Amino acid sequence: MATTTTAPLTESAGEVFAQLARLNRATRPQLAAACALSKPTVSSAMAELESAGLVARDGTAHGSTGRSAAVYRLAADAGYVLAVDRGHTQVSFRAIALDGTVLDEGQSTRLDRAWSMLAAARRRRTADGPLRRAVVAVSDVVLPDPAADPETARRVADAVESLRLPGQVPVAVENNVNCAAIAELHDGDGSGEGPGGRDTFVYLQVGVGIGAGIVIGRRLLRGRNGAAGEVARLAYPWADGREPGHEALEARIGSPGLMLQVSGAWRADDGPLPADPEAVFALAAEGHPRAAALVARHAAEVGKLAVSLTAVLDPGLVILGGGVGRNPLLTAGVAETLARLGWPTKLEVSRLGEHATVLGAAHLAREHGINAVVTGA
Amino acid sequence: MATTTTAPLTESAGEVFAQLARLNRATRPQLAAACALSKPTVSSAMAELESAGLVARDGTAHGSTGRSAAVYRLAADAGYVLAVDRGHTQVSFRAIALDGTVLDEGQSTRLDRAWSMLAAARRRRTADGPLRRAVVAVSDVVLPDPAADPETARRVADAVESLRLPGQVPVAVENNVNCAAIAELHDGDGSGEGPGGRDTFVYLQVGVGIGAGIVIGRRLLRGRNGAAGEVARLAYPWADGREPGHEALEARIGSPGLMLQVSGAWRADDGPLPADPEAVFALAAEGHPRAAALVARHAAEVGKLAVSLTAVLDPGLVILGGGVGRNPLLTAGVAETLARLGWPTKLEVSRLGEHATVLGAAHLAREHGINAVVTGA
DNA sequence: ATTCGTTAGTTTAGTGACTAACGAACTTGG
DNA sequence: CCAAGTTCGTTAGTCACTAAACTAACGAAT
Repeated sequence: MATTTTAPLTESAGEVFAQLARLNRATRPQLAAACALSKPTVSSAMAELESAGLVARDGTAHGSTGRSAAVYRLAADAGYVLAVDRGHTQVSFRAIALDGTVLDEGQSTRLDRAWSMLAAARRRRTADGPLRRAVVAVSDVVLPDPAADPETARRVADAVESLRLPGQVPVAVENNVNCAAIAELHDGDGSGEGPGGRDTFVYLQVGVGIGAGIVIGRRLLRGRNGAAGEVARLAYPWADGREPGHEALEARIGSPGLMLQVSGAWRADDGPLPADPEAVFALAAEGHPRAAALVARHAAEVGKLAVSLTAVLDPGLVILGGGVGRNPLLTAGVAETLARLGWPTKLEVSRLGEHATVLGAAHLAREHGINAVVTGA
Repeated sequence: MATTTTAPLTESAGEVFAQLARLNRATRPQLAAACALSKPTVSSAMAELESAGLVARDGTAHGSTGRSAAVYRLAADAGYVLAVDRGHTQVSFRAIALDGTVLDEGQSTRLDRAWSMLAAARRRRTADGPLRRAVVAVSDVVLPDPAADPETARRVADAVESLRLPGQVPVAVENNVNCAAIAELHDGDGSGEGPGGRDTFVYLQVGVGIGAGIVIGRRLLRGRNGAAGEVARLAYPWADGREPGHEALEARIGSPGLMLQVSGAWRADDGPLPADPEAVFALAAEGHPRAAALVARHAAEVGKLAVSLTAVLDPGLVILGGGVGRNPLLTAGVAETLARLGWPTKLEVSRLGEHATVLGAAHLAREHGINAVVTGA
């Protein structure tokens, strides 16, 4: 049986547990290799973990030759974590076990309905052990140390309140773009690749707002005020005789800014004014000249944003996300501007879609949860 | 006697050696605390290091009470390293022991003279043990892996060639702004302060060219192409209907750009046209209205650059350096723009002056040298 | 069916580092 | 000058981990 609070594990046992959680299913030799531990150490770690009820046998692995190895996985009741993406238009959530198995998920555009779905999901989790941690993704800037700032502290308290979690389950609040970047790090296209493959990159989200998640050496950069990647504050416009506005770049590149450009440039013989970015992109795809020109111009603007990011960070990889940013019609134009003005940089489009944020939040929650088990908290 | 190549030290001995090099002089209890090792472990490490001829007794420390402790320092012949700042207008160099003691330094605007001074300095270093490493600071972008790029490889080969170093002394090439940032990290104003004091910051150099050195968590960010902080490529000008130029920002903010603005705005009754930025700043300090206005405008431009950096990185601290950037008349204007448009960020002015680059290169060389001893390479 | 090569997991002996405890050396106060 | 208190450095014992050797189990070839 997995307990809520246990004596802390020995260091090697904790490492083995964390690796087993990441690998989902693994044999002892695999764990030994993954943790850089010897066979005897893994052996004693497994004994410790099994007696603590944290791991369990899960069949046998037969290789092409040699003795067959025992396969282990986390115990079914080792606990689970909760991730919530509290977006502007909808709330989605995900409950996963510490090994990443999806236990429940849901989403709703109605806030109260989302909360009751969440409560129902929590009630269903009786055989999965204790709820270890929860992470809530929000669209605001989150300070690294919530206690230092009353504003953030209030937001955390709100989140805990609305989740109606029992007792002392720790809740962390994280920026939604940062969460999406974490998701790209772990679940993205080439996340399984070798060194340098996806260790360092910028996830650039272009939707209603704009924002970037910066990952350097597999670590998320948060910044002193939690505002790293808040590119809305890049100096814009920036030219002789112009004064930059406060978050003027977001007003230009976010989807309201795009629609402002569209309505300003639209002429009578262009047909009915498109209502949203999707409509503009649809027209451009059909070959509508005005729409195509507007899309190309917008792509160049997004490209300049990517150029500015590479000028500062030179990450080698930029991943485009968000409702507008993910549109394939934008990609070529962004890539062209980036190649012309920036440093050699790969450009990719996120394939995680709208789920990226909740996926990343789930990843963070899982790492917190694993850490809680390992440290015995 | 310190040998050029030795068997690698044990991990704890290596740690103790590195700490002793950093502390210059230290007692065993100090080393135990600094390395988070126990007294017996430090004891055996010292025995190992003393028998290897890497450290030596250096007197006794008498406290206010209790037994007096033996003081140790690095052996005089533990080796030394070389740092060279190969600037556009002058070359300066510095030879330091692994504990940071300055053994020799010099500079010259004449290239051949600098090289002969360097050779003479090398000949003087007979009692200081082997030359362990050399670092050359250059103004170009340096790729992380020089071997991958023929251009950088050639530059490294050039540097080695011109230094006329014996045999197999490894030479590293590093960007000069990055070196200056490293110097700010270690030798700057508040480098001794507590956590967060100076762990993460941006060193912004404004001189003939512009560039930034980015330090995150006491580590220098180099970037995929070695171009992190090469802010010359920020999108500029950036406004509707304007096309950004290639490194146009450097042409605007670098000292030639400033002088272009000055000569463009200067009127007949403003007196003789100032010849260089120093002259402009001198006039502004005397209350010359045109010069003061031009300085204020330039400060605002530098401020926008700082704003863009904080919008991406939110480092919490920006340090101004370079011939133009260090000028005190600029500071208030930069701070005002930063406060108005950016995230809460401390602004400081570098106090290391023109020495910053060679200081930082020396620091890098020293760390390479210490590492070489520890790993036995 | 037996043997061989390979892989799993355990036993054993040894290393490196820690804690605890102790003697040595030093300062200060009577 | 001696006792008390404090700090240094060593000795002794313990703990966690490793490497190497060994036993166990399995597939394939003879």
